[in-house]
Amino acid sequence: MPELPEVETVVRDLRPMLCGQRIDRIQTGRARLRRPWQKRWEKLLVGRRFNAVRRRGKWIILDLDESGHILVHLGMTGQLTIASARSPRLNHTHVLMTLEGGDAQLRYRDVRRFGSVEFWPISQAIDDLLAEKLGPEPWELPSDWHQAISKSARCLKAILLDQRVVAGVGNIYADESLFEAGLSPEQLGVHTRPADAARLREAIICVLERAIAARGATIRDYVGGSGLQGGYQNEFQVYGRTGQPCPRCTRPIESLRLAGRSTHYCPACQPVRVRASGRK
DNA sequence: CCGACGTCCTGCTAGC
DNA sequence: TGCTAGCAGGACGTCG
Repeated sequence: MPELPEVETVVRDLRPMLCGQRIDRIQTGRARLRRPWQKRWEKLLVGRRFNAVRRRGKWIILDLDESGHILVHLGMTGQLTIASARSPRLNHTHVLMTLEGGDAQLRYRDVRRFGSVEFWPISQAIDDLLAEKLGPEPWELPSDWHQAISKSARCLKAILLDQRVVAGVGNIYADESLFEAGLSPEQLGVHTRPADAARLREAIICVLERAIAARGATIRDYVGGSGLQGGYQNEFQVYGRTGQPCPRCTRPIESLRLAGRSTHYCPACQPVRVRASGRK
């Protein structure tokens, strides 16, 4: 559920609170995260300082002084927050790092445990690792982005969910972007016209920027780095609006299952458009 | 090589 | 009113 706008909000919230801070103590729960926390990491991390907080796709990178990083993925229900050490520890809190002075803690909470917190000791390697599994950020999509789409036999919905094609888009923003572009989620990549691909690229950027401005969307669990909920769920055009009127044409929003995910769209505003050279 | 699909996990809710 | 089946989905492994 946390996608690029939510992760970006967490990063922006944490950056001023975390940079320069030292890790004084680490406590962990027993529950196993997607990538299990290693006990031996703790003595390597205590005493280190945070140098920078950044994002790549849906991944949060906490750069440490000297070398190494803490890599965080929020999965579906992950929360990475700075909280007072005196505030109650909520259930499903798996990692707590007490910061210099003992007043504040960096906390990782994750009900469904689809996410992870891991230590990556070698500098630089983290960027190579992420470059291996992630495509460009939406703003860096290449001018030949139509090439990437048109060589795929998959539908646009599945293509947008593929992190190697574009990093950071998930189920919500895939649906919202396709609506913004007026393209059917069922449209096959191979049939997509260059002009439609270009419009989709603009739509993704536009939707993500609006969502970041609203501090992301809170469906259930998502909160920013200071514990605040997002506001973009109030601006959804199609996601989760099955049966409700399309904001553009008032016809009911429909839903179906694509690429194993619930997909929301307006059949009238998002027709399948086929390239002139080939018939449906 | 590519794409489809199953798996992990818990909490909420629709339906009986 | 109480129970349970089904659903939510990001990343990754497996299979055809």
